Amino acid sequence: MDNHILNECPIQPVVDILSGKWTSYILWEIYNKNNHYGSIKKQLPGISTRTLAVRLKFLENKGILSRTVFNTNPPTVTYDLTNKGLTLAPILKSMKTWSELYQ
Amino acid sequence: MDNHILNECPIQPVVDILSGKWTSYILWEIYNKNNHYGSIKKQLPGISTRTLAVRLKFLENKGILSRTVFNTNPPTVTYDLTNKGLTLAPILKSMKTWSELYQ
DNA sequence: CTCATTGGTTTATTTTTGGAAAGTAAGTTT
DNA sequence: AAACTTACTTTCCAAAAATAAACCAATGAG
Repeated sequence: MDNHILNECPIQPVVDILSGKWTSYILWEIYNKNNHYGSIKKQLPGISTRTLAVRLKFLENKGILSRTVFNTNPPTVTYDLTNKGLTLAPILKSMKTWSELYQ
Repeated sequence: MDNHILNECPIQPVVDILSGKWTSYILWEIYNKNNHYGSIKKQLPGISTRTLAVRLKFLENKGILSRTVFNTNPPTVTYDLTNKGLTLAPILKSMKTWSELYQ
């Protein structure tokens, strides 16, 4: 997913993060406070458990998401935007605005 | 590239357009007035002729780019953002800003 | 001690996407 | 008429990404 040849391209870091069929959708859900593993999956019909888990871990490794386990019965997990992840908000907002106007 | 199940997701239209390994980079180049087929290819080392042609046609079909042939010697082709394509500017700009700050 | 529930992992397979290489086409220039 | 340049197209193949299905683990409830 990382294109080493394009390191000079000024949008490479964000393209790297947002690539992947489901990544933007996952971030959109979490940005909208839908942050439990199960409820994200429910809101994204068609995504497989594996893909969701892989993408969430990818975003966690990139410092975009934080993962919190709650000792409920059964234990639940939430994913939240980190401070770094929150800075993606303008991009997500502009994506929503565009989609509303030009779809 | 179109996910029919997610038609309700408010960012689906733009995710559809920007998906693909090279699409955002191509748009970035054209947004920055680098709009000849050959010069886009030069600025994106690693992209194949096939991929560039496929992506350009995709964006043309989506109404994002316009294609113009010039009767020079040899004939050259430019790609320009349409009015619709120009409205992607806020997204591209926010992507650049983020990348500069958080890479 | 079995069951239900959440949140995964693992393995194997398919789909999607991109790449390499060769060929095509149009319009000069020689 | 052959060569040169730009801008592709075509075919075939490889890699990457996603899917399906089965399984695993933690935690309590019954």
